[in-house]
Amino acid sequence: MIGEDATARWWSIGELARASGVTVRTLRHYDEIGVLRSGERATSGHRRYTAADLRRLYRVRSLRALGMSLDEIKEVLASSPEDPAAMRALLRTQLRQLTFQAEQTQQLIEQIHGLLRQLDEASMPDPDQFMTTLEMISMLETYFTQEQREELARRRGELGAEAVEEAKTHFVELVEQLLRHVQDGTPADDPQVQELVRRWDELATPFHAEDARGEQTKAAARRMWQEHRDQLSARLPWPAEKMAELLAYLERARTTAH
Amino acid sequence: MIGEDATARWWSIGELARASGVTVRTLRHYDEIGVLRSGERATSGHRRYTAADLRRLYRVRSLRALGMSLDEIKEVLASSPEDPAAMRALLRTQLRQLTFQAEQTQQLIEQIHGLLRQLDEASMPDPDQFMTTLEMISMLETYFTQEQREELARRRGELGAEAVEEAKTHFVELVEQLLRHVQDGTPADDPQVQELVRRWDELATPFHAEDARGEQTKAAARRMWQEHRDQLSARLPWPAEKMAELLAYLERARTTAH
DNA sequence: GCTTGAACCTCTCGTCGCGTGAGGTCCTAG
DNA sequence: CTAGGACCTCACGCGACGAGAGGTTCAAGC
Repeated sequence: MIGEDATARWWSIGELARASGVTVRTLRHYDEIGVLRSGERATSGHRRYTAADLRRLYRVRSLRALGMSLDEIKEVLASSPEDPAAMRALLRTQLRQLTFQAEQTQQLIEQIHGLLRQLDEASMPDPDQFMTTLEMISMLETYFTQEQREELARRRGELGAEAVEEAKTHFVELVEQLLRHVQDGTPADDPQVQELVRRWDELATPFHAEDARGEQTKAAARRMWQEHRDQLSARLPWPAEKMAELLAYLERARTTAH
Repeated sequence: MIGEDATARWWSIGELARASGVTVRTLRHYDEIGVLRSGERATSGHRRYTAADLRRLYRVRSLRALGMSLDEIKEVLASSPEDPAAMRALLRTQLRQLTFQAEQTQQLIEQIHGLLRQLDEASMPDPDQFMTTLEMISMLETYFTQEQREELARRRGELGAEAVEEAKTHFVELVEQLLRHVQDGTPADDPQVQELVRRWDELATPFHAEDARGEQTKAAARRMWQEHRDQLSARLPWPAEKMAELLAYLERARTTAH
């Protein structure tokens, strides 16, 4: 027999689980963290759930199904019994997060489509080149955030094509000089190298607003990379490994600057 | 000084971290699980990373950025140096997952939009009614999977409107009789109740293909709920709490059937 | 050679929402 | 009275690290 009579004025944890489609473990977890406390216990220590608990459980599950955390749910269900303002705020927050997530996912989908195209193209006999593409993705992501990419794309438009072309030319010159120094083993704190680094960092300055938040050299490197993103994507004239070494060399040159 | 000379034939863990934009902790984690082993150690025990390690790290980060697990990455990078087939397979799998995820997210977004509309409508002075909607969402999700919802929507079209209307009428009658029993405290194993439950379970049978995979009563209950989904969404003539009790009562009636 | 502070090492616990036992108690039908 | 099913409380596990404790090593200045 169940409850006090056949109509059940209360539910045991197993009954509630079956009736609501969650597991017993889940209910115990909710009890533990306070999302759904079982009102009272039987003398034996067994949990007893009331009709009010059942309704609360349904609410919890609905909000979870909408992707909210148990902490958020606990809070909104704790706020003055049924506060529409708090609920609205939570829903809006969740909507923003989901929208953002949807955009991110969409970008990933497109990126993977691109990679699959590249893999399927007959013009790609060299698997190493595909790996190089993979490495480039990470390099670019390391040096720019999403917003930076977008803002820089705008600024680029404002400045006009000539300035960009000029910067590109300088960039290629710089990289080749620096690569020579790397190959020759020039110490990173060599004045000539330092000068090259300074020019590297300055090169893209007009392409970016001044944020003056320290870290300027790092930011400058990001800008530099950004400006030549297309070139990079279209495969660099230098192998990825060389560029990687160059990046490390640059990093070192900046930190050893007197 | 760093490495063996200024050009660095190898990187320390901190240098690699700065050059690649990951944390030191992450590199140690990759070492631990074997995604990126540091080739050798200095006599002091400090890790030494080579240019090959750096390239591998870029690949790992790129694949992670595409949402793959470290286990998957480990495997695809372990497969014969650069196997395009394995990579293609992984990319396709990932693409499927992301596509699925994007669909789910989109549905959630629409649901939240619906809820916000309901909250904003002036015709909703009663916050409790909103909570009832929340409870209904969970009830429906408990009893139907996505595919079930879709298949049943199709079958419903095939059978025609009259059959559906007749089922609805029966459904309402059944619910009211059962609610009376609940209120009167009739034991769940009472023959009359059992008969009502049998009719409940049978009512929607023609609306669904026979899957004959045991659990038929549960499946039948799902069907029943589905057929009246619209009514439910448009608010039931009975309070949610009553329906919840009724569900538990039904569950009990089925398990106590001789 | 000594000191100092930064960088490195290992080990361990915390995150989030539960799943999955282990080992013991309680309830109910026969 | 006994069996077995339902309940109880720990406590570890997952994935990809973050954070900190507590100890060793490195590189530079004296």
